[in-house]
Amino acid sequence: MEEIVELLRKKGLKPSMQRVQIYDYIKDRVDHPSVDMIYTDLAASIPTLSKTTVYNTLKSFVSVGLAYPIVIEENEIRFDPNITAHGHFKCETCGNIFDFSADFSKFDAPELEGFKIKEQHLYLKGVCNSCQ
Amino acid sequence: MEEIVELLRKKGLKPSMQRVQIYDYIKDRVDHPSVDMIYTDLAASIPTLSKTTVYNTLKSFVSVGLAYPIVIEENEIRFDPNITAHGHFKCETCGNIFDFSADFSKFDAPELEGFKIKEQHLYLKGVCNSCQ
DNA sequence: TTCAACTTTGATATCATTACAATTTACTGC
DNA sequence: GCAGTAAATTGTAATGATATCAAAGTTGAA
Repeated sequence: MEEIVELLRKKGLKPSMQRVQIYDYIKDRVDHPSVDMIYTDLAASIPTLSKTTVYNTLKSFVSVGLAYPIVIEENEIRFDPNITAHGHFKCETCGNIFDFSADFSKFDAPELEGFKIKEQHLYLKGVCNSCQ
Repeated sequence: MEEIVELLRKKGLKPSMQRVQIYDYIKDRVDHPSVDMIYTDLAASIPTLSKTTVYNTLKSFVSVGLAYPIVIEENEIRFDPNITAHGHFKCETCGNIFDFSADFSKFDAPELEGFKIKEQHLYLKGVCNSCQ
């Protein structure tokens, strides 16, 4: 817990109780939780928690590089504590989102000569191994 | 126009006036229009056009493979008449979406062994050439 | 011409996200 | 310790894209 406080401070974020709890919640998740999942799960231990706080907090995490927003389905943003470049696979059957390694350096498209790239997203959809 | 009627028929869609007009509108666009853009532009020539029709039509185009939905910003789906695999670059400054070629075969991640891949999406964000 | 199936329409509902103002919390210098 | 100030949290209400649904319109085959 103390580590998280330090990490937030280092990133320039005041380590409020809510922020520490939210980061602790997402940090070792591999299922890329949505705002709603985070809110619902944490509201049990933080009764006064507001959904707006979850939105604000995630937004600040993203802006300082503590989380990565991923948009796969049209109607929901999910968050990923893994900042390194990688791809996502969404299973249409079970709904789970899987990470996989991806080397983005292979995408030096000639059409993008001179473009400044800030974010790279790669995602696939289909059916996962155990759902077939 | 007659070609579009034939194309829709071949895909199993009844070639209604609205569908023909909407396909004609999107087919040589390179700016990946949203439902709202399509609706606004076509409402001038089809006064009775309903936004629901645009939604329905695009959905059926996607299901028969006449268009591809792309989700880059959280709050809007854009449509692409280009069905072949390629990547998208969204400029944060001017908002334009650029196509670029991409070879998805280079992404044989070992973590996805046995997964069935149906859709592949690659998108980048940043600043385009002319906005720097 | 008639009928059934399909399509279009528009009013309404839904749901994630944002805006905003009020309250609460936490750090600074005294 | 103790205000004072800036930042964070909260809840309610607004926004806006998309979905729902039933009624009205259209089409094509018998």
